[in-house]
Amino acid sequence: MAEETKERILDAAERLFADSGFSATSLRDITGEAGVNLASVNYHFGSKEALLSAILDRRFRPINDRRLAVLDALETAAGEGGPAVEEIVAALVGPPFESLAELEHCGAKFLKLVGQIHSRASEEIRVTFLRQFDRVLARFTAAFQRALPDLDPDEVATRVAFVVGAMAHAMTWGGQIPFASRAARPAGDSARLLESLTRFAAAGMAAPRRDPIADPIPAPAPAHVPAPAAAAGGSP
Amino acid sequence: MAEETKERILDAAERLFADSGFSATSLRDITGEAGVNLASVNYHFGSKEALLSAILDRRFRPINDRRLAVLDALETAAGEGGPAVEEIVAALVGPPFESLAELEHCGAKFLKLVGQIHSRASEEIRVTFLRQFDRVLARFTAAFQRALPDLDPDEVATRVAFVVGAMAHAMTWGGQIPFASRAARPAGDSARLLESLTRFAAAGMAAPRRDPIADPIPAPAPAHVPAPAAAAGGSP
DNA sequence: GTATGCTTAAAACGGTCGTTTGATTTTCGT
DNA sequence: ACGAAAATCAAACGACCGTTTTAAGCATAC
Repeated sequence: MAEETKERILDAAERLFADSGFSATSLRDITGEAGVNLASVNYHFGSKEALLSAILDRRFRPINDRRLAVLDALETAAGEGGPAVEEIVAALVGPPFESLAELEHCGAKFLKLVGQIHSRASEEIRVTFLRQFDRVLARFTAAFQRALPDLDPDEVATRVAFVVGAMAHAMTWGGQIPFASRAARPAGDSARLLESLTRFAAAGMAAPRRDPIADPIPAPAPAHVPAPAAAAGGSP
Repeated sequence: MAEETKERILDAAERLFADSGFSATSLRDITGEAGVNLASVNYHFGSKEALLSAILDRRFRPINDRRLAVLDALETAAGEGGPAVEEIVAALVGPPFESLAELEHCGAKFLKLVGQIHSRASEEIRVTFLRQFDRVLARFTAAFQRALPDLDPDEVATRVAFVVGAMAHAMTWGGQIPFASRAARPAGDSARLLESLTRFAAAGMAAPRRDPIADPIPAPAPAHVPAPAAAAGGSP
């Protein structure tokens, strides 16, 4: 009965954290949904934060292992020049989608949770769970750098961050912006979304670099418009 | 004294929500930081959720107004074919960065908050604050569709979602993945980041479309590798 | 059978939460 | 200068939080 209780807690917490957020989900919500006693969480995991770490660990480790394995295979197969940009992109963004397809509905909620962790993150959690992603990203950044020798390292790192952002957004919302009015995404399964993302990210990574002579500093506003007001704002 | 208190609350709440998240920030944190009485929040805004709505409204409205104004100007200036892809991208991702530069440190925290709202969002909040972004995105999707007539509408909408994701991620983290070990981003101001994002997003939007004949369904795994385990996983 | 270690159960702990109350002060048109 | 309206204040409300404690089940080893 020991392992079953732990997994029931993990599954319920994963779903509830994804739907309502970490802080907004109480241990009583979790244990109620899982059908276990309230004290079980602190008994098996130690604390609420440790439970979140366990959730992230369970899902991330195989994903990142597979990413690195695929990249290793690509580099072994490719010759001197290393793999192509699109291949590297596929190795980075593919594994999460493959795993999503395998787990079907079970792991789908986890993607939303990850999207959340991406933005907010109590320092402690972030350090704990990003440590293993660190080495993944370092390897992939190096691979991109070799495939795109014209780009300076800062630009490569920045573009990799864009890819990660697009991927996180795609996995959180299924590739569709959550309109207020619209319902679920109209068409396209997981495989279709993955291919669109790969194509988009590969083209973005391979975009021509800025010419530092002819194009010294970008003009901030493309067209001169009255500019109704001044304020800082975010994405939607 | 009335307006000053309201703005002190808005500023403090914006900063704290961005740093710690909505649920994890208490009204006592906010009023303490703002130097106002605890009851002021409920007096001026009605509730904690209404306070969040007020924060989002204050920042988003001018941004979205400017986006639409710039796009209108572009379409008026361009001839029959409409503006180029990169121009549309600049109109979409530029205004938030411009406003960020104007407000300097004041509005910077807001970007983090937006990144959070992007992923988690208590249904009610999302509906309230995404409604005005709806019309912005519809206009931009149409503009992209005209500039990229070869792509079918679903693909355009999906790519726009990628751009939004990359933009949200860039504004949240300043274009740098939050490594566990590394500190702030090494180089590049806001203008540099905006140009990188514009270039990346324009190339991604303009990526060649999938050939439905020669490339019917993408092969999920680019290289055959043992596949260590199966699990669903997110972005980092 | 009893002792032992692991797991679950029920209840309570101190604290903090968002919100409300009612009195008090400040502001401002007249 | 005065009275109504707006704003601020300290204090308290009930509810819920994460965590701890204490006791009860329940296998297995002696």
